[in-house]
Amino acid sequence: MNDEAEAESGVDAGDAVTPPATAPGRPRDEEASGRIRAAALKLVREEGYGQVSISRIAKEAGAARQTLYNRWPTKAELVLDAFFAQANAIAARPDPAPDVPRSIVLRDFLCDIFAHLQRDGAALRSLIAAAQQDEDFCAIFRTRFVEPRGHIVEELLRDAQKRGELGAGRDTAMLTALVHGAFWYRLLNGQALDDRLAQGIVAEIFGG
Amino acid sequence: MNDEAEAESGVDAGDAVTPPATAPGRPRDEEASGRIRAAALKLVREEGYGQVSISRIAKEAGAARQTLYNRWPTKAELVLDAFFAQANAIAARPDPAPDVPRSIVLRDFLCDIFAHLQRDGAALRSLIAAAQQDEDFCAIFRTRFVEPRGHIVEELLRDAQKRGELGAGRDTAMLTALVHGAFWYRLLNGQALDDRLAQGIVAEIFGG
Amino acid sequence: MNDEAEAESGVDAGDAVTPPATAPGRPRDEEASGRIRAAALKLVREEGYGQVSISRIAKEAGAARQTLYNRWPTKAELVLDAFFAQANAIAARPDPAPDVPRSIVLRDFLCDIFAHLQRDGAALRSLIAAAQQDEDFCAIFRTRFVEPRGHIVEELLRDAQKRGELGAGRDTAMLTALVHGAFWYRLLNGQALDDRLAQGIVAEIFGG
Amino acid sequence: MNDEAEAESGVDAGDAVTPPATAPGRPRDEEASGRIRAAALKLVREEGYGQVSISRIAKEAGAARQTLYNRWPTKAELVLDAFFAQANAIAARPDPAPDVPRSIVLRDFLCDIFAHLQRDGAALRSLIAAAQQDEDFCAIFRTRFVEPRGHIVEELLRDAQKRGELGAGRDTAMLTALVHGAFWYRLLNGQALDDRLAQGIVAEIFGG
DNA sequence: GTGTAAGCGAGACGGTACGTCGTGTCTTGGA
DNA sequence: TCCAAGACACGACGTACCGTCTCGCTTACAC
Repeated sequence: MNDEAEAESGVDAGDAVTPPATAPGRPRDEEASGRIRAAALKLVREEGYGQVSISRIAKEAGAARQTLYNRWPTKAELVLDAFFAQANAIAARPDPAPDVPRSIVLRDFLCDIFAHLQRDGAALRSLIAAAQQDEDFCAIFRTRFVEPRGHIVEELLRDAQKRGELGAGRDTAMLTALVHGAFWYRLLNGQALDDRLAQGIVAEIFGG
Repeated sequence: MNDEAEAESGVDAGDAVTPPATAPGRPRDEEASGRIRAAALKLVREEGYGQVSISRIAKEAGAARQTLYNRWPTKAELVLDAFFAQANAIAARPDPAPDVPRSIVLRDFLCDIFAHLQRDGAALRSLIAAAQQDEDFCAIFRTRFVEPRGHIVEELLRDAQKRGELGAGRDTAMLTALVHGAFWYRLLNGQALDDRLAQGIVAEIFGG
Repeated sequence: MNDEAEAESGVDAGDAVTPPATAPGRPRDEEASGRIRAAALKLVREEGYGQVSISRIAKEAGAARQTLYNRWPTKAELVLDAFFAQANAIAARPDPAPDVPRSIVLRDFLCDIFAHLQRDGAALRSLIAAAQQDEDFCAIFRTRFVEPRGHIVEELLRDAQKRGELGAGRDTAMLTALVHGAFWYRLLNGQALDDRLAQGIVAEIFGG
Repeated sequence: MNDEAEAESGVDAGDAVTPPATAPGRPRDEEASGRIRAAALKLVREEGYGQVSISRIAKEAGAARQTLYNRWPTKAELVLDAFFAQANAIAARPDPAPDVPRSIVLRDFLCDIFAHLQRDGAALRSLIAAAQQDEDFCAIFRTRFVEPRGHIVEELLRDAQKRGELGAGRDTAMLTALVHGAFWYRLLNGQALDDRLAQGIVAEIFGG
């Protein structure tokens, strides 16, 4: 998606034996990437995706406009990257304790997400929007955001089925769409994402 | 939302005594409004909201750019107006036969929407996207599209509760979010909207 | 130049015997012409020709824009007409007393013009400008304004030659251009038109 | 008057110690400035100031519209700049030979101007017209065109006085207005500007 | 050291769209 | 037939972004 990200995920990462294959020329100022991401996130949070231009992000970050273009092909990808850089912590959750009912685990998962979205709801909305307008972006967004989160929920529901907490006949893919759908629907329509909602969704899914 | 619409609804609204209050000056060319709406719809369908400019709509409709500004304050309002002028037919559904289970009515409602979205799915996606990037657009979109459809489903679910087809304890607002959410989630993620999905949603809601 | 003006100069004017050949339909509101002329003059005086639009004159006069177009083909012609309607008094001067030196007559003539231009300088400037941009307007302006005033001065200078107050060899046409030229030059460059200037011009012409 | 001109003159001005202070960022394409000026000049000559729009100049020059706005704040400034860039050659005349009577020098100066106006008379007319309709334009026009030429003539007349070729009591400022006035008056009234006129003006001023 | 190669800040460039304004023409209802 | 009102087609205006480019300067490694 962006050069830097590719480099990070590249084979060289972490392998101290292979020489870093240092590129010639002046290396990138990685600090600048951070400043830019932070600026992007800040402006999107404060004013919304549509009100923010690349120029303004560059100015806010004290970077040249071209620097942004060098690193991210699109405002959308920049914001996406900025968003993930601090949001990925959510996905990396520890395995739940075995004695906790899966409904509670799901509820906590949703509460956690909703708590983060108090702050980053606007950014996520803008990312969903951007995904509708660019095929490539959509693919990345789905791969890196939608599907991982979908899998977490679906896995959780399957686990619940195994444990007998959820009827075996239930279509977990469908349930996943219902869970995430309810959350997206309310997010995209500017409605509150609170613990009551999390509780309600879980109740509908599990309570039946 | 636009002057013309208000005028129209103003004349018809209740008070038959008030004379038609024909505005002074040359009347608007209503045919042009139709042409403009059609052009807007066509272009949004073909290329998406973001790719369409007011100039292009005007040119496509054979009207002056200013004429569009005279009638709609924003591209957003124009496109939504155009979109709803032909989409509201869906909402205006006859009351269902009393002997049909509400689950079937809901299923048919969803199937109907899905069928329409075979054609307008891309346009709706771009509208939802636009709503995330523009506060005003979002408000209009919600008032004229999201909420009416939400009310239809919620009413239907309440009706089902009255008829005993749905547990009285269920939170109809929550269920509405689940129903529409699942549909939005799949639409926005490029997944199929077919009768099987409609059936599945209904089964989860009603069947448990 | 304008319909009304043509009508005025037509054969019927003043001839009470010929029936007025009343046109069918509603007669023109001649009062409106006055209001419009006054509004045009007022706005041009206050804000300058360029800052005034036809719409504003119409609004100021409480008339419809079309009414202005009906009567004058151009903003320039309207202002020209408004200007002449109150400026032609200058040209209609009594024959000077025979015992007054022609240099004094010329000086008084210039002082008189300059005095009027304290108020209408801006309008005249705009008329001269308009004449540069429209061939037809230029012709009218020359016929109705430039040449009459030129003839007055030239006649005056010839008279002075006859009376021996001015050398017989002097080129009166050239002198006329010098006199009016000096005055135009200062007007068009925003310099003062005062009695000192009038005195100076006369001194140069007559004093040698 | 325009940024570029100021920068140019700034560098050369006196202080050779100051480094050239190369501006950061991509330098302006000076060739483009030339193309734009040439296009402006061409269009104004062919169609007059009022008929030319910034868009057309940009298109004719093969430049973006914004580029013009970047360099000149106004169509007026652009056109005047273009006009003067080639007209100032006239003003930059060598000092006349000491043995030539100043009347001859003035005559030649006028003949020279008149010769140039064979080509640019229409353009100058439209510029004078524009100056009457726009305060700012007028100021620039006066500073960069009217006054320099006025000074040339006035200096010449003062010189003539020193040399005893012109009466010491004559008001040179007034004479300057007469000279230029006659020339403007005939230009603006579509009359010929030929050598005979130049001769006549000089004769009136000097010959008396 | 001294190339050489790239990143960086700055900002100009060709474009495109925006929303506003003015023009001259037209089309209503009412006088 | 005119008038007041205002819609209409047209086109210029000045602004804002976009994505690309071109400067001079600054870093690094490699010779």
